[in-house]
Amino acid sequence: MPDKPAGESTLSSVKNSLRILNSFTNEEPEKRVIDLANELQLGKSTVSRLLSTLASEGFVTKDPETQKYRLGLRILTLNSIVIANLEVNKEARPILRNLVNETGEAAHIAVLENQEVVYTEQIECSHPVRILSYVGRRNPVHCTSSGKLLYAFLDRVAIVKLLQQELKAYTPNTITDPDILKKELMEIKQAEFCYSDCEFLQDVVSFAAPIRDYTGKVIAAISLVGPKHRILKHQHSTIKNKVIKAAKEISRNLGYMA
Amino acid sequence: MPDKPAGESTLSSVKNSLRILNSFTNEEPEKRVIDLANELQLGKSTVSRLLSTLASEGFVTKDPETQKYRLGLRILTLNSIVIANLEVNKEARPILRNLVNETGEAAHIAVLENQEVVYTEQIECSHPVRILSYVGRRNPVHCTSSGKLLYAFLDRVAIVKLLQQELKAYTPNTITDPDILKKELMEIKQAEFCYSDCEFLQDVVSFAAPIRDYTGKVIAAISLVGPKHRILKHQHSTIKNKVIKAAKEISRNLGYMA
DNA sequence: CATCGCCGTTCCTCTATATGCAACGAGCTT
DNA sequence: AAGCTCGTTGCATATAGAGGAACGGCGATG
Repeated sequence: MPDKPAGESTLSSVKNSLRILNSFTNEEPEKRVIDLANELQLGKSTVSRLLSTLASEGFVTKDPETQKYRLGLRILTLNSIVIANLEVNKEARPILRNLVNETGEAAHIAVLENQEVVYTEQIECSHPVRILSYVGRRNPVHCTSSGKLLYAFLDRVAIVKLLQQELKAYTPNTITDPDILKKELMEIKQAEFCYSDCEFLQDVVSFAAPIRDYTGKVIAAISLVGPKHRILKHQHSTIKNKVIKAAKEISRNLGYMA
Repeated sequence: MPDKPAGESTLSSVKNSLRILNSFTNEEPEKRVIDLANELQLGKSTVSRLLSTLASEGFVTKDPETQKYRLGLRILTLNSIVIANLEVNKEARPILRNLVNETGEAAHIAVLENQEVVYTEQIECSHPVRILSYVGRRNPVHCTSSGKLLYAFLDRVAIVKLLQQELKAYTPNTITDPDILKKELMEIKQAEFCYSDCEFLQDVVSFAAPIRDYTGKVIAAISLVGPKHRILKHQHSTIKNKVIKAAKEISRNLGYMA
């Protein structure tokens, strides 16, 4: 199968097993061998063997009745290790909680991975009306406050790479013009703050500020999210200040002296 | 490397990559290439390549400074899928919460995987003194209330297999005699209830009852855990009843008609 | 400041191994 | 009951992964 010139040298069977794991989603948490074979363009037997290897280590489980495979409990165990060792989160949690109490809206910690934003911590708000999210969720970068903010602090190369990609429109407000986005990224870096006005989800606004480690490097973002109709214009500056304050506090706890 | 007769046919490179993932623990969340090579008896170069493949899919991350590898954020994403699709947990959470409120002690949902108990849900108690646990934790079966309970409902073959293993003593109270354990398992099945008296952790007692799906099959256990000095003898029967009641309620929500 | 030693990565060769095909078998459907 | 779909297993072949060696980067040490 000498198809892909392979961006990096990579072990194909391992890669394929990971692709299988990655292919499960909330929408399709269960799959059959043949589904995976089609989806990933692999032979039935190959997928079958990959799955049984994955199953032998608990990464997937086979439903004994439906024969379908789903992600296994091993993931829970690995997750607890990841969570326990995310330094930022430990420091952030109480401050995040406080921010949520003060503002009444949900807050997150987010980091970049590849070209996506991953939320590593979430404190929900108490309103019955909530924006659905969860730890581990991945969102695009060009239309979320945390995404834009984190990208703003990356080097020129990374930004150019982002701008070359297609900027998919999720709402009428999504910024799809590379030049406009570039300009905004520069402003964000300057302001150390980002506001997103329904650019990803309809009627949802968000605010983000950078979290720095002791070297001053931006390692994560704190973001606050809520429905637009609940967060009125005149509250914006208060919220902005609170978010920035929280971000600074977390940074300070991580050893950043500014 | 034709060492292991290989219980089941298995893809070695995939298996090794999973062994790498599994080797990370809370105690050792970061490892170097050479550590892994020694630990898993593989060549440096092999481990290096496995790791970079794992990294390319986000399953591990390399700390750019220390060169050490740790589990990656992809795990968080997979975890959210696992969690969202654990039927039992959805039904159990509110009931668990209620149980914790009534008793003041922590409660868990547990299932079996291989020869271990895995906790899939946890509600902590509000006491400052807590038994440390977390979702994803794996405990031995022969000395925990949920482990013994779940094993009690397995078939003869599985029980025999368990009894053949060495029953490691974690405390003076741990049951290490296969015959005694066998007898107790039968009693547990009869009583649909299990009590564990400091058999795994010193000064920690726990209570467990079975959760059944609509077919009547025992698919999980509910367990309540607390420090022995706080849970007095005269409270035992009340707690037992509450735990059993909670388990029945969850089972009912899963469609089990007793 | 230079040398040494450690560790991660890359290169190369060889063989073990993962793949695809085909056949088998189990479970549903009609 | 027969026919279908789908998952697993066996087998032969080509390939891709393992291991050894060498390189290169980094930090320690004298």
